Amino acid sequence: MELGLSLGDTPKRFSFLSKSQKIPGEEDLGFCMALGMNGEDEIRKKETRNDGKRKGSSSDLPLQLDLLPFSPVPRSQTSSNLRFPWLTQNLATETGKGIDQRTLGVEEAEDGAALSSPNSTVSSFPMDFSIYTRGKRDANEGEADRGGASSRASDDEENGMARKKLRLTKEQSAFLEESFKEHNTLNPKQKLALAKQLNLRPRQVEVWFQNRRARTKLKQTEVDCEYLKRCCEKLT
DNA sequence: CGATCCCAGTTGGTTACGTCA
DNA sequence: ATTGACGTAACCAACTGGGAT
Repeated sequence: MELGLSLGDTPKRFSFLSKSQKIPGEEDLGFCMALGMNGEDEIRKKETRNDGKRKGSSSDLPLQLDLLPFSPVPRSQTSSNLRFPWLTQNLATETGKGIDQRTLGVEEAEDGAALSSPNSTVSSFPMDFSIYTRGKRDANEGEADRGGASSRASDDEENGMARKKLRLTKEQSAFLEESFKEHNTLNPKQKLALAKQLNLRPRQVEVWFQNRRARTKLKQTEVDCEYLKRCCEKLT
């Protein structure tokens, strides 16, 4: 079914929308439509995934984005226990083993032992993330805390190195996620504080928030699309 | 008018999984 | 039945370009 929605020109555009982030109990039809792909293909892929070792992995947990059909809701109302629901979840998934390490979003926050209490805030987070700094690239970034858009230029290019792929740790991702739920944009001060606390460059924090907002928006689009689809089905 | 921020779109590295010899 | 190479899909950090402030 065609809805005539302009949701993207290429499948690549939606390539980072995780099927594992689907709404529980919902089908992926909206996603398939958005991709302009054969629904059967997507379902087959999903079944393949579910049959594999990834089954039961943290990546299969639903991403909680507080999405509602057609109504972007301001995140102003945040009580401590509503803000960090995943922190109180007692997820039995074993860290690392059998888990697709690629997915490091909110759903990876099951390693609750590494997190402070649900009431924890940015300023009170006790972890020392310096131990998580990885890679040759990071080793060269003692001056990493230069802030603002001046850090936009590739550090690697400045160092004459090829771009090195880094992956944030579960703890870093969970902490960023926690911060995102409080405020999905950052002022320079918050950015610097977060970067310092997580032992990341401000640019990394900035990029993470940008990508996270993009994922949220895409997820909302998916929900909207599904809602439209159901409306069309009712009309027909 | 330059600096900064954000967004949309893209790139490239990494990982899990299926297939096949 | 097992194993290792290979291809593919998914994920995501990081980048680019452009518009807005």
